[in-house]
Amino acid sequence: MLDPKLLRNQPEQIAAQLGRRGFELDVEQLTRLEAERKQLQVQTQQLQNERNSSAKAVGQAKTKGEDIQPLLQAVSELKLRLEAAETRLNELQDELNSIAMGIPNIPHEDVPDGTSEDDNMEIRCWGELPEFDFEPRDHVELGAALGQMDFETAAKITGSRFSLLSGPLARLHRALIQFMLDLHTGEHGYTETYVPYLVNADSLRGTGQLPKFEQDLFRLVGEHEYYLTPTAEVPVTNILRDTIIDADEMPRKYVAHTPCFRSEAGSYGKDTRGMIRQHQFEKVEMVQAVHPHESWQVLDQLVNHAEIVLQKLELPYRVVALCAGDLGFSAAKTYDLEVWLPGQQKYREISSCSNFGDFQARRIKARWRDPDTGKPELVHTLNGSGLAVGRTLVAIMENCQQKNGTFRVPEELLKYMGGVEVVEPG
RNA sequence: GGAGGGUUGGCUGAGCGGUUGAAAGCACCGGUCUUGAAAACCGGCAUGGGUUCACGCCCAUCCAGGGUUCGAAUCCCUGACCCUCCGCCA
Repeated sequence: MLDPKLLRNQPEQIAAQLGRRGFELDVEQLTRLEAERKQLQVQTQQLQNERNSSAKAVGQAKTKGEDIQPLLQAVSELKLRLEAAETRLNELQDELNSIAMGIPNIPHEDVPDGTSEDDNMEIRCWGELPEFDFEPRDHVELGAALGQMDFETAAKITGSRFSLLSGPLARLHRALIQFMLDLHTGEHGYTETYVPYLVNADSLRGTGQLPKFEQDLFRLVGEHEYYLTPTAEVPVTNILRDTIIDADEMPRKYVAHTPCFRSEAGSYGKDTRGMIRQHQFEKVEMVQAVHPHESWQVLDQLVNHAEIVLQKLELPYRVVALCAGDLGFSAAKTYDLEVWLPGQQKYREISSCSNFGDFQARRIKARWRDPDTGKPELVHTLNGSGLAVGRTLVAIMENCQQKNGTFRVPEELLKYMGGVEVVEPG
């Protein structure tokens, strides 16, 4: 959520900034509702004041043993007026609140202009693209030839956009998770966390998936209003909901491995082949809550932490800055890491690292106590994938493939693979 | 699934329907004392909103939402969550 004061005081400037990401803010409606709210709030508070003081007067008269009947008569009509004012004020505030909850974050001034992913800006590249003296295959072909990746059976068990791995390939998938968690906890200072995979609506509102993006989520039928988590960002960031962090416990750095579930409604024709876009995938996610003045610097660190995973796996990638039109709802700025996939001859997103500023913190009331002022102040939150596990597996298969259809296991993963150096048909 | 108990400020924890935003303690901040520190003593210390140049004043908030009442932390209803015991269960 944006700062309501800012929204009130300079709606035109905000509208202009939101326009960069293609969001149209109805300034006229906002200022009209806001003016009405203000007037009504003052009126309601006056009536409340009258009610409070007359109730006190009744109390005092009663203790003195005076007759309270005349006083009671005087307030009888006040009550009705107050009720009407309160009801209308509540409606108005609900309306304003739901508008505010639907407004995305303001893009940071550094964010490049643009309307779609085509306008994203390449920041840097790392690694050499592999050269093959044969026609490289994609992970679907490779996986099928190995007999360790099976989409038909997954479709039988569940449906489309699920996958079944077996043998060394399944182990490699697990190895990647271990490797990433060990790296981020051991070398980057994150605290490993295990979190619920089902989340409630409050948590989803807190990070910004609700109210606007319900269609992207799997919702459970039953007694509780629970959703399958679409990313560890949701449960992990909400650890801090309604909390005040002591200054000496800042920053908070969490890393979690979770499955992620996405309905992918609206992406029907997209990436139908292979493991790239699944309803269920694993991700290792880094989440930080930091001092407001540090978040831009921390974003660079976060990107670096994700990059190190790719570097250690020797996978070529590039870093792009998302343009304003491609930013997620809650993000002020986002860098994507895109890994090279020889099977597609393309860079594909494998990590997304964002600074949310105080946007999520305001929604979840995540604050820290500033030792200088002694006052609670909103933190800034950030998160980044470190990395998407399924896509990393795909990238390794495709980049490390050999002419005979096998592929080499990257050096860094050997200790997790129980002696398997080359994945070959079992 | 059955039966009870609970939810109050950063934390612990009082609270009779009436001037209680809320006792007390802890923590924290400032001061006195001290070579310094501790202890002791004194003072301060919730959040959000409205209004004001400012001092301040006003409103809301004691899990959430309804209700009763001139007046609700306190009474009633519904819900969420937590705890204890029994049953079931990885």
